[in-house]
Amino acid sequence: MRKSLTDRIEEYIKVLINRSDQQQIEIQRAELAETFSCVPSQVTYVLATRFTVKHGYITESKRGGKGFVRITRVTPHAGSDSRLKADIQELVAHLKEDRHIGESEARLIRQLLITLFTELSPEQRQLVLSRLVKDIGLYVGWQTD
Amino acid sequence: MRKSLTDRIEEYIKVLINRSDQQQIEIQRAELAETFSCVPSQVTYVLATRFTVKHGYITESKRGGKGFVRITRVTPHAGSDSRLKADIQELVAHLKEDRHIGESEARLIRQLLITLFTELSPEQRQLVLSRLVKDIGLYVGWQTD
DNA sequence: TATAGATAAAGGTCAATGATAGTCAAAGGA
DNA sequence: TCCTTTGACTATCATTGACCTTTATCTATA
Repeated sequence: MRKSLTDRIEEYIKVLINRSDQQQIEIQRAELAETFSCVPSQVTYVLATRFTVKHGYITESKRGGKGFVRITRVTPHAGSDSRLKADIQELVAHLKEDRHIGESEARLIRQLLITLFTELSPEQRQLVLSRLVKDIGLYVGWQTD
Repeated sequence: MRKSLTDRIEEYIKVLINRSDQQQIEIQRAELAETFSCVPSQVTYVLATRFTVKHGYITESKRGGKGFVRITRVTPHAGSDSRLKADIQELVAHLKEDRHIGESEARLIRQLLITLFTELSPEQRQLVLSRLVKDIGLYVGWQTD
């Protein structure tokens, strides 16, 4: 996919948040716009379309001297983990039935999926997924680059 | 039979998908139309008549600047597999909601899980799983021997 | 010294424009 | 008749810039 300016700014912000501890960064709107050689309102647009609560982010700001834009990634709320775990239980149960997978492999799969999706950070997860692409690709002939 | 424009565009798209690594391509509607010297809506027509879910394809698109049309071939599978796929769809949908995973990562995860559980042989699957144990173990400190 | 008003330094809003893709109905052709 | 082809019109997403609002700081004056 050809990346738009909006896409690139979005990525950039996410990298900054990933690097931060506290899942939070503060930027100067004008400065970020300068970095990407665009108008400041472009940044506002990116925030409005890619960093909403629905996307899992909260943005706050202050105008005037010493102003800033603060972007915080909110961690998924507690109850959600149990739903994912239930999904995984279900998936593995069906795997056992349909694909004749034994209990020990089933246990392993359960553990792997739970760890992958509920314990790893987004960055770690992406690293693991990209290696998984390579590994699986070996068998199904995907071209990885 | 004399090939219609629609036939030729269909063929062309299928060649592109065959060459692609992940059974998926992204095109610019206008550009493809240009290639075949026809109106853009002709491309829409081809997609609507030859690349439906029934034919084994999923199409997605985005309008506006840097827009695209994405065409994915989904491999058809026997009865019980559809239950696993439904499980995977559900799991990924919940992941998107709860863990704020974007569409592109979601697609990757779906593809990986489907391949891992419905396309690989038991032996291949076990090899991949053992690699996965190692990879994830790196991050969570599992002792692998 | 206290403070009101001026000025500077942020960020916000919104409408216009550009860049894509989608819809639909009419016309064409085998 | 049924499928294909075309094009005018529509919908959506991205980008820009003029104008607005808020906050901090400076300055003149009682």
